[in-house]
Amino acid sequence: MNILPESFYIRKNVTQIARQLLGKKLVTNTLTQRTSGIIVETEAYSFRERGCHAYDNRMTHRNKSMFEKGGVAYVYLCYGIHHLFNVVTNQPGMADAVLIRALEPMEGLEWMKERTKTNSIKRITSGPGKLTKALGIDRTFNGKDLNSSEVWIEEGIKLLPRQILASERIGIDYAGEDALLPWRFSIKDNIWVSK
DNA sequence: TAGAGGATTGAT
DNA sequence: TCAATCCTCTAC
Repeated sequence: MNILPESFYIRKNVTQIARQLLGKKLVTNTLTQRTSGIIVETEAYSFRERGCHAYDNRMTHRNKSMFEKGGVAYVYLCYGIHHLFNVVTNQPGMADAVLIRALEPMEGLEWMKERTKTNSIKRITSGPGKLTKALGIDRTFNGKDLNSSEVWIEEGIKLLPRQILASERIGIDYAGEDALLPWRFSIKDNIWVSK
């Protein structure tokens, strides 16, 4: 086990961090049960662009953990149904974050099935709202340090640059031309990437 | 304090 | 294509 240090998160280039998170392993450890998966899809968000909740340094009750130091979680409820998990990056006051959009399941498959009430692991973590449910992530994780006993990210698999795909982010039409930024990153040909 | 809408998902 | 579902944010 090799947990990513705080210095990995406290950097300015959020798209570089989003790329480098591909292949890393996200782990949750709740109720003494461990579940984990390899990150296969991410999206970068920055206070400098319109797709971000913290655009133009707008701080609200919901997004204030984005303004904390890199290396904590930003979790919020989307559409009243799904929890979305982000990794906060950059220095305090610089509200950047990386949304984790899909995982390839590794440990705790039985627990994932129980949490999501399904019998098949097919596509069980291939979407931002689904992976949080499978890993037991909810808003109590908001603001948590990514080096706590309940959630962390560790080294996973090595990737070659040509295995990484960049494309437009999903579901942010309201962001105008910022919606066209190629800030979504995924592992090429990985079946766990969201549809 | 009311009203609109969302970084999604799964069923039709 | 559409509903589920509820919290957040904005405007009044």
